[in-house]
Amino acid sequence: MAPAIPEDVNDATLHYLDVIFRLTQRAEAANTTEIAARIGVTPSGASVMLKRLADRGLIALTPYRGATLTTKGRRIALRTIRRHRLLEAFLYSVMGFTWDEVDLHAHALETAINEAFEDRMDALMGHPTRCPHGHLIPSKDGVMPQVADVPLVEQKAGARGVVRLVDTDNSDWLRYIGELGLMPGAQVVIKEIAPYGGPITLIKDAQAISLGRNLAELMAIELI
Amino acid sequence: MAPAIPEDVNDATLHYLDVIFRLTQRAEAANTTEIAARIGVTPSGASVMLKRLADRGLIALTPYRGATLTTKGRRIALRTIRRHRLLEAFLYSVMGFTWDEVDLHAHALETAINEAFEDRMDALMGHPTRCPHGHLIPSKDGVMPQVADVPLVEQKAGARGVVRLVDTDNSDWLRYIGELGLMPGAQVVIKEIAPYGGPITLIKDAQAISLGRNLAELMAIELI
DNA sequence: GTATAATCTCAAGCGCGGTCAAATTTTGAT
DNA sequence: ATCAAAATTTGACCGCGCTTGAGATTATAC
Repeated sequence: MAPAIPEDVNDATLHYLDVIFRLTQRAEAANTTEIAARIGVTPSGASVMLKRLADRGLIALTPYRGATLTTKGRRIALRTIRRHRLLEAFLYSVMGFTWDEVDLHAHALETAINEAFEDRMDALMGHPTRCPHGHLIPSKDGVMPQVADVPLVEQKAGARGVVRLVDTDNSDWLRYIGELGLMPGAQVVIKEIAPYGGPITLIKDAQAISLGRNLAELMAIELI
Repeated sequence: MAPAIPEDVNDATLHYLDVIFRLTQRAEAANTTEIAARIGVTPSGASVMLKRLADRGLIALTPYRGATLTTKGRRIALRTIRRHRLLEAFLYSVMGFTWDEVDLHAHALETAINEAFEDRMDALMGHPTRCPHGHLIPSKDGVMPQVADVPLVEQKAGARGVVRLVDTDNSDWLRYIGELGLMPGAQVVIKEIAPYGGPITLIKDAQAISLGRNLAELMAIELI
């Protein structure tokens, strides 16, 4: 069984680890200014906090270079992410919130719930593997499910697939994408991908949908 | 519409106001030591905090005499109590927790949810007026529903009624009372009330149930 | 009415997570 | 290679909610 999050890990720590996890998904290391911006504090404040996290062995910190999660920190971050995404799924499917609302509520709740609550949500929903946006929900022992998602913008015209992921928490974008009917589960065919950062045209239910590059880059599909 | 809880009221403040509200339900004023015990801090710490609450106009504080809620403090306390009890009802009826578990979870969540979450729970359950233990849920503008509950131990043998309230958060007691089938909604007839603090004997489903005075004193019924 | 016990407040200090301003290191343009 | 700009860290400080220990106040016993 997965070790529980130690009780002595407080809200702020979880928040920092969560942000660092997300930032290190694409980049090498998470830089101080970016972390500070996401948390909503000054870079100086973040710098001090990062040092504390490093002292506690939760992150590896190279001064002036950025931070990476240690195994310990990663385990805790994954648990927080699991809770966040389970909460999003719960808020959406059980409580009826819309997919552009769930991130905010989940963020407020993720440090307030305990393991029993987490397990109860998980069981109530039949152990879901994705949140409403399509993000993967790690298992209790920190393993991500295997999937066949591919970035929408890297496909070729004529490709056919199912929307699986819309990788943003921006409410406005989510609402717009929802209005277009491009939520996870939607079947689409790629009609055209304009060059030089141009829009992507999709066919859904015999309707053509034109999507700007910035939004299209958020999406991943599963080819069929 | 009821004014929302000002955002600048933090967790600790809500906790103190909640405790003071409960303590002033039966007694005149809430004394420092009792408050400190319920919060889980030293009396000195509570004393300092009470002074701060008084400075903020949330409680009326007479040194060495105790604290009472002001109108402002009462409004905030009632909102917290509403959230706590709505959460208990939600955790019980929607999430399937047992009635001895809900208090703990509700306490952890009550300062994490916002008004939208509160409203959503309320709507999902069809605007309940009681938590699983039978405590009344105040309306958004701080009004308690009117009910006809009477204390069980003040009735006479032969009285017939429905259990409406079990006034405790003690898990062990709640589990025991649940095993006896005396949860709110149970129909009972009072067979005998032994004098001098003796047990109360109830008839439920043609079965006699003997209940110690201390537990019986927690219960209220509605006569039929 | 006074001694003593119980209760409460005050003063000093602490850990946490912040702020701002100044010093330092890294980066990138020329 | 130099130098200005950007990023980062450091140092001094703050507010909050707590602790401990001491002193002040109130209640109780006799």
